[in-house]
Amino acid sequence: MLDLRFIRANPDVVRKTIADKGEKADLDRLLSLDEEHRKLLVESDALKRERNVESEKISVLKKEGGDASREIARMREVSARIRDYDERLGAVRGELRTVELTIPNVPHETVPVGADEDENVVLREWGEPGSLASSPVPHWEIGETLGILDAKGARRIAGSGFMAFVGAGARLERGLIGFMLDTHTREHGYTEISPPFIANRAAMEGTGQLPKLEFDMYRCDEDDLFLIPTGEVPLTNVHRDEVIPGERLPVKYAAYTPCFRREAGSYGKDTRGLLRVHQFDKVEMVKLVEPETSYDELESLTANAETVLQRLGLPYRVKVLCTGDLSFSAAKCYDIDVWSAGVQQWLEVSSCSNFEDFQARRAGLKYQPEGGGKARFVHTLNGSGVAMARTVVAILENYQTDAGTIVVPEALRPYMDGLEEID
RNA sequence: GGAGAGGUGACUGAGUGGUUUAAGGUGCGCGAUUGGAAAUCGCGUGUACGUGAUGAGCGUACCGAGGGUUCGAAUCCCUCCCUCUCCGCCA
Repeated sequence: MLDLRFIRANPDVVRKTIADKGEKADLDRLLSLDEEHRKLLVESDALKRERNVESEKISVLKKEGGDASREIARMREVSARIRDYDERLGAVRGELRTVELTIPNVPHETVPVGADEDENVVLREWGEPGSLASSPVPHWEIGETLGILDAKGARRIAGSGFMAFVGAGARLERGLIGFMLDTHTREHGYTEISPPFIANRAAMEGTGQLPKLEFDMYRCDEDDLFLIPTGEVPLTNVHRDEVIPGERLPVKYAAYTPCFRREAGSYGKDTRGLLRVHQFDKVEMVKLVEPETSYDELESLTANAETVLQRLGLPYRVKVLCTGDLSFSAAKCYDIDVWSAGVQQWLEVSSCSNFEDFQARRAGLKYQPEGGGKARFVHTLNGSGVAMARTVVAILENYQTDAGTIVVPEALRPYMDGLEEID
């Protein structure tokens, strides 16, 4: 959510933002609602003031044993008008808020303007795309052959779009989680959290999943709770509606969580095997930082995710998203794609974003500056470090051998009892 | 699932219809005192919105959320949410 005063003072910036991001938001409607709201507010405040002043007079009159019936009759009328104003104010405020929630965050000045993902800019590449096998087969084939992926079993349990890992496959998944968490907590200074995997409506609104994505999430209607689509939700909401002492910043959390996504309407494209599933594991990083440092923190956050891929020896590239591909809430975002030799595709395994104070304003995330002064909104950042399913895809395809086995990346072996090869 | 208690400012804690413009305390800030500190004393210290010049000031709202009664609600009534305690069930 943007500051309404900012929008009022910079309508041109906001108009350009809406266009650049390809959002449909009616700025003119917002501005006129805002004006109407303020006009009503001034008038109703004046009436309320009158009521307060007169009420005190009535109080004094009564105490002195006087007759206040004339004043009371007059105030009855004033109160009726106030009620009328409050009703109109409520309606205008409701609509104002609805429109306000459709105004996207302003991109950082370094974000390239572009229409869609084709205009994202690749900043750097690491590693050599390739495989140990001369002609690697897709992961779903070798996974089934080796008996480490069981799509059929998962379908029996939950339906299509789910995956079960078996034996060394399950061990690989668990090893990756441990490896990533250890890297971020021991070397990158993050505090590990094991949060709830279910979140309430307020939390979902705090990070911006609601109202937009209500039907992309799995819901528990009975309790109005949602299965989290990303660890960002619990991690960012730990301190919701709280003022954090300045000396505790930066707050850096890392967590393993499963992620649940309905992916409604996405059938048919890139959905084979593990490419797009309704449930996948992820290690997520979240930072709450002072505004002045947030862009430096974005760079280090991205570097933290890259470290994981480098240690695993997986070739990747880092892109900066153009305005048209940038999400609603983000001011700047780097995507990290890993190369997978079997499906011959770049697969997104991490998205590292700076939301500036856009999320913080919604979620009520403030900090008390150390030197004193008013509490300020923190800047929030998050990034995957990294998503498991597609990382597994890349390992199964890039580390595949002509003998039909999978070599375990060295960094992972300590997490798999020293296992060197899956066969 | 059953029974009970409770939600007040950064924290604690009064307050059951009209000087509460939320007492008192703690914490915090400034000042006095001191060689310096502790203690003590004085003053100040919430958020949001509006108005105003992004200043001072002024105004309105906010005592879990929403609604109602009333000239007037933290205070009375209704609905909902949350927290805690005990019991039951349970990994």
